[in-house]
Amino acid sequence: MNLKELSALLGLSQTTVSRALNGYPEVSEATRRRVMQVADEHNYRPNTRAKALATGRAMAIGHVIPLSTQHEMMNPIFGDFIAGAGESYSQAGYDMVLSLVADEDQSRAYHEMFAKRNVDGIVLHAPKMQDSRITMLQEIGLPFAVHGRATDVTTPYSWLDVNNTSAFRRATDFLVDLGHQRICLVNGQESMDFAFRRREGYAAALQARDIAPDPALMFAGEMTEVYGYDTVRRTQSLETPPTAYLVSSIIAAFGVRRAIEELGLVMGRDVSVITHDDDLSYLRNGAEVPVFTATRSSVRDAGRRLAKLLISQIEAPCASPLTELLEAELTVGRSTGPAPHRT
Amino acid sequence: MNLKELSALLGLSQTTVSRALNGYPEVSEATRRRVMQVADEHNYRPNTRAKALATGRAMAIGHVIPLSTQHEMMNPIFGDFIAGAGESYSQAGYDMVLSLVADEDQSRAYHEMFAKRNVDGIVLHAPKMQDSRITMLQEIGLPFAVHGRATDVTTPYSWLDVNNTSAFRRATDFLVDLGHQRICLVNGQESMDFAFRRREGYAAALQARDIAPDPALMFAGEMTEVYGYDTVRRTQSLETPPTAYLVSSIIAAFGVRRAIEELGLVMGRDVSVITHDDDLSYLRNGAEVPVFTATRSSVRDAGRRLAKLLISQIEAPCASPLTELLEAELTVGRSTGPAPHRT
DNA sequence: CAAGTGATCCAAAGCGCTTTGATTGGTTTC
DNA sequence: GAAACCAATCAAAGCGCTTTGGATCACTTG
Repeated sequence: MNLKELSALLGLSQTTVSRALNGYPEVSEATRRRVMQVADEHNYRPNTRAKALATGRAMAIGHVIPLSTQHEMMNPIFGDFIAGAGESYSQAGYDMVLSLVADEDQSRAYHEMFAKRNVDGIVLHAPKMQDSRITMLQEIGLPFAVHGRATDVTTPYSWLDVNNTSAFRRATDFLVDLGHQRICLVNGQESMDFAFRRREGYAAALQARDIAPDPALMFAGEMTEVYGYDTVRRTQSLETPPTAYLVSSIIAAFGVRRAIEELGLVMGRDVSVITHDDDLSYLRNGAEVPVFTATRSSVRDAGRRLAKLLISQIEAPCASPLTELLEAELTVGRSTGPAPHRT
Repeated sequence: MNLKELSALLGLSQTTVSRALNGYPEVSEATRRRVMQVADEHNYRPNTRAKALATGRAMAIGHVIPLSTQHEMMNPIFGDFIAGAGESYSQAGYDMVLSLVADEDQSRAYHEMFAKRNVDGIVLHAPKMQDSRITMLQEIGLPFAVHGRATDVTTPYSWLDVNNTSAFRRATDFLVDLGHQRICLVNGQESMDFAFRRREGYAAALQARDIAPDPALMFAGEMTEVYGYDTVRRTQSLETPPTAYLVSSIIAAFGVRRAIEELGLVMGRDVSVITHDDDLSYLRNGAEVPVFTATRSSVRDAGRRLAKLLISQIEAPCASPLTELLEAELTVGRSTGPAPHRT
């Protein structure tokens, strides 16, 4: 069923039917109702491709996902983000098109998305501190919004980010207040902007308390379970092992817990742990009482919000870039307690 | 840059340029080369929407993902599948469009995808034993392929599946050969077809050895870490606890391991564990030597293959449905050993 | 009563591409 | 040398929609 057939069926012109369906005022209420009803009965939907061609709007938003590095796509965090964004998209009538490309093809992928004109905008994932993709997209002139920020990029652009610095600063403060002096940072890869900011927060808190940061207690790596596990095993065999861990992801935190338990220590008594918690629907931080004390910020919610932000930017293209900074909340669970007295 | 401008630039008609770019034979090699070069220089890409409208092919494949139940999207397994499919898509020049919808809107989502004609085919995820979506898609007439099968659907359709029955039968056999008599099945939700088949395989193996299946040792649920953990805690407090666990997902297996270690038992000596391993890039089963003995089958590879299968079906629509049954391999890790002697 | 005014509706152009059905000029064939 | 053929190119129609710029008709209005 297409417009032509539908309008023939109704004995009206395509113009009128199109207008009736799109809510233009030049159509009498009576015919509009009639059109609506018949369209509904025949399950008519305008052909997206034709509509897109005529209007110049694709009603779709692209996500380019690099395949090789970081297992980006498989990362449950990413999955939750996409789920959130998807909610906003379907609400607003947009489709989501995913393009999985090899790392080295990323730049080409953006150019192609623009040239092919099958999306109205793009979401940029996992920005690095200086991220060439941002200036590239600005040059191309395709609307985009970044999940996170790039510290070294000075030109304005739209983004949504968690206040990583303040979150990790507060978490560190919290641990120091409990008497911890040797706090181990189990961070994500610090070429990633978010990880850099987290270290900044951690370092700032220590410095404010006159605690010299110990390079032997600062780790950066891909946030897997094994990474968390290994880091604890390694650091607990130091001469003066840390009494607390500040972890960048709940996935690594699970590994941290496993190592702690395996060493016969009790989390929250012998060793304290704070983790950042993206509030993943698949990896909950306990049921009622959270297992981990955590800086929590739902990445799914971030997806929802960033999608809306991008859409509103697409629909009002003249506006200046939109930004949104979310604060993580510090929720206290059972993984933290006063620093044990060394005897 | 569009076709019109490009052909004006070249001093050729749109027809010739189009043909040159699409590899038709009616164009001299000399002009083809010239066209190709100039197109490349100006980074020309045909407008997808216009091309789709003209050819009737959207060059895109849809995935409808129910939002609420099962945390489908966030499930790392799903992520890996999508990543694999994405590889095949970009190779073949297809886009992937994801539509996240509330459960109850799923049927409408399929109808809409068809009516809007913005995809050439659909991948169906997580089929249940009798799955109304399959007959629905057949009625609609949109090409589709199923990741898995639906036991109760008798009409032919395209699918790709792992031989779940034989995998779990072999795993059970393996455990029985090691002397295990009380084997606990930690299965996925058995409304899901794959879980049903796995139980069939488990039951068949027991029956062949004259071991009566004990309902107290058969569990079905959503495959989370906590689910694995709880199941072990519960079953180990039985009068005669199981000596082996057969687990449906590596995520649950991590919980199984945690509970076993917490109980002071040693995996592979006191208790044996076999898990199904989807070979997730984000949750590896150990580095060199696998942690778990496992029935392994890469879900990412399944994604790759199913995508190709669907594409070839789209491009040769007259052909009868295509199917592919993958065998899981049984890889021996450190989580299995002879059943301990009860004293 | 001629002209102006809305309220409805419509014909046709246009979005950027593919594809059908010519139209060239040059070469072969008898 | 006319007929036939071939290779290379082109003009124009069409894909299904939106949108511009009328048309039509009933009703006011001075």
